[in-house]
Amino acid sequence: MKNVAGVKKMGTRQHDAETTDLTCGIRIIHEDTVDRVKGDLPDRTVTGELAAFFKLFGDPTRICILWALSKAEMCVCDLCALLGMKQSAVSQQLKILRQSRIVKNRRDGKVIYYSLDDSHIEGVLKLGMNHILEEEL
Amino acid sequence: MKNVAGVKKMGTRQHDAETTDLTCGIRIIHEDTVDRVKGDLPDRTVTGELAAFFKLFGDPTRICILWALSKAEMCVCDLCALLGMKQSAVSQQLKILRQSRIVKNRRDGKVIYYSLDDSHIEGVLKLGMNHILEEEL
DNA sequence: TCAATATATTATCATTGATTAATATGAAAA
DNA sequence: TTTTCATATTAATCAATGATAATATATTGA
Repeated sequence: MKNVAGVKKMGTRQHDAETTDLTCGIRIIHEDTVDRVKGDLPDRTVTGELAAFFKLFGDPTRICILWALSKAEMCVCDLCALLGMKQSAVSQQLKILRQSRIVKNRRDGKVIYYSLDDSHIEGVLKLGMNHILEEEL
Repeated sequence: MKNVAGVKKMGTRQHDAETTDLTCGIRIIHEDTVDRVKGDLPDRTVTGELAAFFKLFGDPTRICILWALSKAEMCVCDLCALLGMKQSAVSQQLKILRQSRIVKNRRDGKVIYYSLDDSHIEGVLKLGMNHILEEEL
């Protein structure tokens, strides 16, 4: 005998609110908590954008690029030299960062200089660094 | 005629320091800048850990989980209901977060409750959210 | 105009990552 | 002790990602 949607179980159970969610077919133990948190949870679009934003920092190469640009404006080939990577690889990552509007560039003749284009980037890097350093303890 | 390593080009060029890096075989235009920034750049290990840390935030499901846990301690099936996802999917992500020590859990009978295990997590989420919101303008 | 050079782009390949279904574990209730 | 239930784990699948090589674009100088 299954406990179908909407049917509450009787008994000495300490958790009162208990239902089955049709979405994922699983028992909800704390319906009140779920409802409350669901109200606080940002829109799907927003959480997606948040994830996309952090994904930018989720690659060692991009971390190095962003860190470097937080220290100085640099051109592509200098970044290649700094990172010891192929030019196309660096350009790829710069493209991603550019499209996400967290770096910008300017042209001076043949050379294209990159720099940070967002005030939050350094803060994010530093916050992450704090985490890493405290983790070492 | 190629400009081999160590041979500097003469002329009216405004950039003085110019060499070729053996690592990636590319011309370095601003050697001084590269050297200076290289000194500031964290260790490979650290940048890798930083990227790994941010990668945790680089998935919408994990963002939602972390956001939810910043609002309340929750059990797995409640998270499933909240996110409308399969239990194994949620457990998978919880495992990742657990192994990275940014969430912790406690057992109460059959139910396992999860909560944040790092003081920085909320700060990171909020910083990211600020970025998203300002971007909307 | 032609050659050199800095950067961008494209196609490809190997790797990683997220979700699902199926199964296992472990605790409590019957 | 047997069943139920919450969660964990495993394996399979499919999509996304990052590096490379090759090629294209664009700017400068001869």
